[in-house]
Amino acid sequence: MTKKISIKDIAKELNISITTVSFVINGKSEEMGISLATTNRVNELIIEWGFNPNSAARILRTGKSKTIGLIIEDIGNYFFGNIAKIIEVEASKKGYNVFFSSTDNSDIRAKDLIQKMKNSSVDGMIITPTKGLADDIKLLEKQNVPFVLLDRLIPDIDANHVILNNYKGAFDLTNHLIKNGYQQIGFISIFSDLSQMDEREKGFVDALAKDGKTILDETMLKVRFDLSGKEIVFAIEKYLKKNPQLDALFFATNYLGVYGLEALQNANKKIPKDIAVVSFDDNDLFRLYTPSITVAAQPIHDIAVEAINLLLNIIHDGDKKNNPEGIVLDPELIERNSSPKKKTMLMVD
Amino acid sequence: MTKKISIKDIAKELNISITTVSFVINGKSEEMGISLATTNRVNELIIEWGFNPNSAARILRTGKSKTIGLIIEDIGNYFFGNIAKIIEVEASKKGYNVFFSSTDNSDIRAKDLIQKMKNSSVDGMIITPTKGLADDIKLLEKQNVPFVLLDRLIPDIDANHVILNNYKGAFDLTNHLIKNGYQQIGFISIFSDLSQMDEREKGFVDALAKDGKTILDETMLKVRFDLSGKEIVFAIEKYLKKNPQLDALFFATNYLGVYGLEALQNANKKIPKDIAVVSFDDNDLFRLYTPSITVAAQPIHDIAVEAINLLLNIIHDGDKKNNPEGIVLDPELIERNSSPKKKTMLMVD
DNA sequence: CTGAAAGCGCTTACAG
DNA sequence: CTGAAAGCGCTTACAG
Repeated sequence: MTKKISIKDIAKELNISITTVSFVINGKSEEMGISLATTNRVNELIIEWGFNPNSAARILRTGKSKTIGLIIEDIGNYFFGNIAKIIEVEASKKGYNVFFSSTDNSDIRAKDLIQKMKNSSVDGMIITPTKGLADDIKLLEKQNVPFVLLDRLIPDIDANHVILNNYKGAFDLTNHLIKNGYQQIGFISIFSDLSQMDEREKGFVDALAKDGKTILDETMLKVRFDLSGKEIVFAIEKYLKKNPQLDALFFATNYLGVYGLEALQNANKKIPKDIAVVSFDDNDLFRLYTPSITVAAQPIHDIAVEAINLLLNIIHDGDKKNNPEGIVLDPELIERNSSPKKKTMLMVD
Repeated sequence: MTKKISIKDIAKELNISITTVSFVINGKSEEMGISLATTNRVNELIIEWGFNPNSAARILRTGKSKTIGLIIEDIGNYFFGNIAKIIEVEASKKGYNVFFSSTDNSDIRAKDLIQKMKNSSVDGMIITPTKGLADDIKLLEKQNVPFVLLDRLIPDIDANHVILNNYKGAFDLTNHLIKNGYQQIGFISIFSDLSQMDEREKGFVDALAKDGKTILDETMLKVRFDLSGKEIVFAIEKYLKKNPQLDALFFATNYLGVYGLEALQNANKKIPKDIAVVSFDDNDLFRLYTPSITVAAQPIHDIAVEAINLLLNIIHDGDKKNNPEGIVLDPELIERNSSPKKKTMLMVD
């Protein structure tokens, strides 16, 4: 990069002090009583020279970067990609930049990213925490760094957060299946200690319990998080073979649902004739698949907007930090063709 | 944020100079002949205190940020989300952070982002240019800012770039349809001056021409970029009604294909019985749809890796800037069930 | 109405 | 083997 222009150059050219230039740049001319003539001359030269203040210097001096850090699980994933997008748009409306990074659910990467964000003097962070992040989150609180937890919680830590009512989503989805006459519902989830997966399982179990049903261990499949797509498909196929009695399937996440459809195709099971299907999270595939898939859709837009607004509030109002606020949003049950009222049996409605 | 630790604090605590501390931090102890004893004492205290150098100060001093800027069209989109993800991973392997931002194909936003990135002292940028970005790109060249253009070119500008061979992708896809006996192929694209859309159209037209075919204006649908999903679906439905003679459809982008499937469902056209379908870009829906959709898939991983490696080369080797390199990657034709050999007519193969 | 100067936290010649 | 000091480009009390 060729020699950059600094406010010193502007000041010299115009024969004024850098103080004056700085005031004009920061829109404080009036407040500081800089003459209109001077203000205009400075502004004109800035445009002519294409000057832009060096942000490293600004950050070093003020400690504020007008940047927020967004630490999510995976920027390549539909849910998080859209969250990131909306947060970016909302933040930029308020004059903030966003610094993204993906953890891939690795504690090490998450810790590293939090550290990097702190060093980069972000004004605050939105974080989807990984499991072992409790200490780092506590440190953030101790250090008075504004932050909000997104999508999931850390057990025993009371922090600002925006999450989905995962319990309700799973409960509603399960209840919908029961009401439509399904009796043998398989639950397919990932092996994880993430709070939201627990909640989904609880919602599922409670909805069954409400009708005096319990789930058998065999009909509960949990796949390891780190399996490849092919391995997941294979695991589900095996599970289907072992449980021919199932008349409905509950997929606890978006991508499990996608792999599940592949497994069902391979197993030559027709939806909903042979087996009904519901899934957490919506996507294009579920909407356009034949048959379309019943889902509990996350209000992505609201989640993102609530998170960025909450963070900005915390940044601007120090008090908020001491009095954490939890925002819990309800998913939307979208009934589609993969789980119609069961016709093959008598029903008491 | 409570008072931060600086190298001054470390130096004071250990009764040494900040120079020494700085050398240790930057791994120059040996080179600078700092005693092992001192080095160890510094390193221990750094860990004990959890010290991390302030990056704003570092950037201000060195002009290097170890950060690269990634300016893409839309982080929420499948293609770009995955590109971003891979670039992030590759960059972090080399010790670089990535600063993302989406342009939404707006010139104004793109210009603004380039400016912001420059102010943030990124060491280089990867950019998917919008249409009116020629001047800004030229300025980047003049200012010696390392950058590479991704996914599309700017007419008349010779710059480092990594793009897809859009021509070949469209040609192959069209040729595949012709070889399988389709005669009346509709082309559905967006109204755009983006170079890659031109290339796709050329590939399509040339593949037809090779067989002495030409495309009629009526069978070429271009939708406006800023239409909503519903409007696009509606436009395609109208087009289908107006062109009942079509026996195949070529969708020039991923999302047009997705909306196209919705339109075909609404129009009650069965694939491939009533009409065959091929699309540019792959995704989950195309892979799992019934029938699965034939596509020209972009080698997302390779595109991302080539782009970041090229940029890093340019950053480390100033010469590269003066001798722009263009990397053109071939898409992969994935033949699936939406475009089988046409059975209803005699064919000379 | 405007300016001189300190200082944010680093890195790096220069000196010994 | 180590230190004192300049300087990166800003912002902001302080002074007039």
